[in-house]
Amino acid sequence: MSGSAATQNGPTPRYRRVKEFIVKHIEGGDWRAGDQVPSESALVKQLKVSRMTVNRALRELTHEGLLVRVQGTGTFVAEKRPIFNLVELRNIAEEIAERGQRHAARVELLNAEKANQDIARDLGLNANAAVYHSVLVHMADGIPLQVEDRFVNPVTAPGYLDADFTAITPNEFLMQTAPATEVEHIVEAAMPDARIRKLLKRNAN
Amino acid sequence: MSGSAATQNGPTPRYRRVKEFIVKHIEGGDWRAGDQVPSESALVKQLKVSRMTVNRALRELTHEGLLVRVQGTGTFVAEKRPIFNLVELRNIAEEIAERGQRHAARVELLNAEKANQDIARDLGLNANAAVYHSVLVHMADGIPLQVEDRFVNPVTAPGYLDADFTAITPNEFLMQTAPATEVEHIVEAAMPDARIRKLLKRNAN
DNA sequence: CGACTGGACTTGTATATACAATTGAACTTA
DNA sequence: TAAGTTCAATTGTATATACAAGTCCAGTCG
Repeated sequence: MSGSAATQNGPTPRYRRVKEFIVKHIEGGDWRAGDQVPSESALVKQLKVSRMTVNRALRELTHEGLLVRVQGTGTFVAEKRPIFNLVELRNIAEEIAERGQRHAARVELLNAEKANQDIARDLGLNANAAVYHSVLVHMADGIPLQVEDRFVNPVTAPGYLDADFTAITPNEFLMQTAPATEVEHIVEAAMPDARIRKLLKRNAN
Repeated sequence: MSGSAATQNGPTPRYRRVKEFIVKHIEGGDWRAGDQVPSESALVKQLKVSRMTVNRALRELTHEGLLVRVQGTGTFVAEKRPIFNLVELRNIAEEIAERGQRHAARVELLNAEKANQDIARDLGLNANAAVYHSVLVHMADGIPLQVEDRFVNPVTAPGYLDADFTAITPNEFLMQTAPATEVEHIVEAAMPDARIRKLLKRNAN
């Protein structure tokens, strides 16, 4: 994504040049992992292109795992190092299927956030690094059973936010996406928390 | 990418609903591999969204490997089946490095095309299926050595057109991208062809 | 002091519009 | 017939504009 034109013809499209501009600054060490990169409007002024063009460039780089974006906050350079920390946990869908019940999941939350200190430490990231956060409610025959609160290192699973967790569990998704390198995460299967009780109740209708 | 909303909040974005619309028709069997899907303008009329929204949906689905687009012609459902046909071929970059020379490559062509009958047969695709086509000139210490003319099955390497083949050889790229399933291709290392002579000469300055 | 409230800034989505580039078919012409 | 030309259809890119949604901070008010 850095070198010369990709299609031999005319000039490189502007959104590609924006991408190359970003990549160059990252690979050159100007912008390091966790750093905030210039906002869309700043890049518009600097590179003299429209915001939509900048937006496309940043969106694609995010999809490719080089950047992480948080709405309302900014765009950040993703943490680079691959992580090899495998935490095995039981597959809730499988467990429910074994009991002869029908498994379903409801996505309560799925977005990018800034990690708090604990999460960042657990994932081996810088403080304030952006992470993907999902909250699912797993159900057996329509009865809410378990809340899964999960934080994922964006680098190892760029497509996480686009996944359809009603059709595939995060576990399966991560296994498919990052077969070799694995991702750390945190799961609460708890009960007492008021917030969790509310989530479970919301599905009991 | 099919089911309910991905981010728990508001209504699903329109470009996502367009994607779901397409995916549903493909998975439902209405549109089969190789079929042409409705044009952007047709989808605009049918789904009552702007062309830019349709364009984004189709572009993303193409990047995900479900569709293949050819400018001036149309959008087609990608061939689904994974192919397990491994053709081992020597790594030109490695070979040059072994001789103590510096390897470089020049991208002469990199785009999507309709396969002719021979290519389609070799790749196990329907006639007129879209394929990715690249032409590289490999050089040792600046001296053009070999022309590599390669056709790749788009399904197994969705990101092929975005790759930077000045930095990584197609071989390495395909090994990284499709580690298990492998892709067939065709390589000419020939000489006599007038077109190839021209390519080699162009780099001799 | 604590809580709330605006407002500025940022990203996310959507539209209308425009032009470029490519393809393929129909047509024309030598 | 064969070659060249025109033309419509399609995708590719780019812009200006607008509003929604989320975050953060400073200021205000109780």
